[in-house]
Amino acid sequence: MTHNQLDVDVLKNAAHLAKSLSDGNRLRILLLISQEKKSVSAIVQELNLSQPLVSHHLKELKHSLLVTVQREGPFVYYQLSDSRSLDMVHALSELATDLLSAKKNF
Amino acid sequence: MTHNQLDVDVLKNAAHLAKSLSDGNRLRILLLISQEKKSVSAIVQELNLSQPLVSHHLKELKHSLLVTVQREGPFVYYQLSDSRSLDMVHALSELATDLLSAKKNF
DNA sequence: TGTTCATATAAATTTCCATTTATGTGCTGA
DNA sequence: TCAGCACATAAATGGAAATTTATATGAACA
Repeated sequence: MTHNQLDVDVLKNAAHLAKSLSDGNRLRILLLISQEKKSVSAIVQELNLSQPLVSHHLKELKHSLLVTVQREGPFVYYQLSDSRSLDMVHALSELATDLLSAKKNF
Repeated sequence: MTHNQLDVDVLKNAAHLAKSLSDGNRLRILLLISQEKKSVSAIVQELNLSQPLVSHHLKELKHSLLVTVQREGPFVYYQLSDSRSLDMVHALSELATDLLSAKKNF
């Protein structure tokens, strides 16, 4: 009972993490900042998204602890906090692609 | 340009898959049917959720191709379609737990 | 100090999603 | 055929989330 309740809590955390990964623009941001830190304006330019939208998604990614923030003068740099997040994005992409291609071959 | 667009599409599929994994009750269902197929009523009982709610989540999981369906008489059995989905749930749980515990140690 | 640039936040809108309640559909056995 | 069980679907509700538009904060520099 108690043990099962613990599982439920862990799964709730996992679900929350998955929710952070459930937006295409956020995944694009994660990939972009996976190799080197990027300023908000750099992300805005490279992904061609509005600045408030990027700030909004970065706030969400920060809240779910997927990114870290670092201010340098007028710029604010974001970078991936844990490399496993990148593996997760790749695993999601691979599984999604495989599931879809398997469907087409029925 | 075209190549980047392809990436965007793959990421959109990955995001959609993540969205299917972004609900605690759906994760509980996936774990429950990961070892053996289960009927809807069995899932309802074991997870203590309402029957329409379970049906709703199963429909979502089926739509994202995470589960397969099999009718046997009056019962409808659901099971995991790909064992990597289970790995994904575990990876999400582990990463979420680690990110949270790292936060507490600052 | 005031202007400019980088970023964050607020407000408003639209869409989506989880859950409940109520009802329908399909299979089985009397 | 009809009564009952298993499951699905519809409708309604409340709440969250993505995006846009507008505005505020905060740092650098003249």
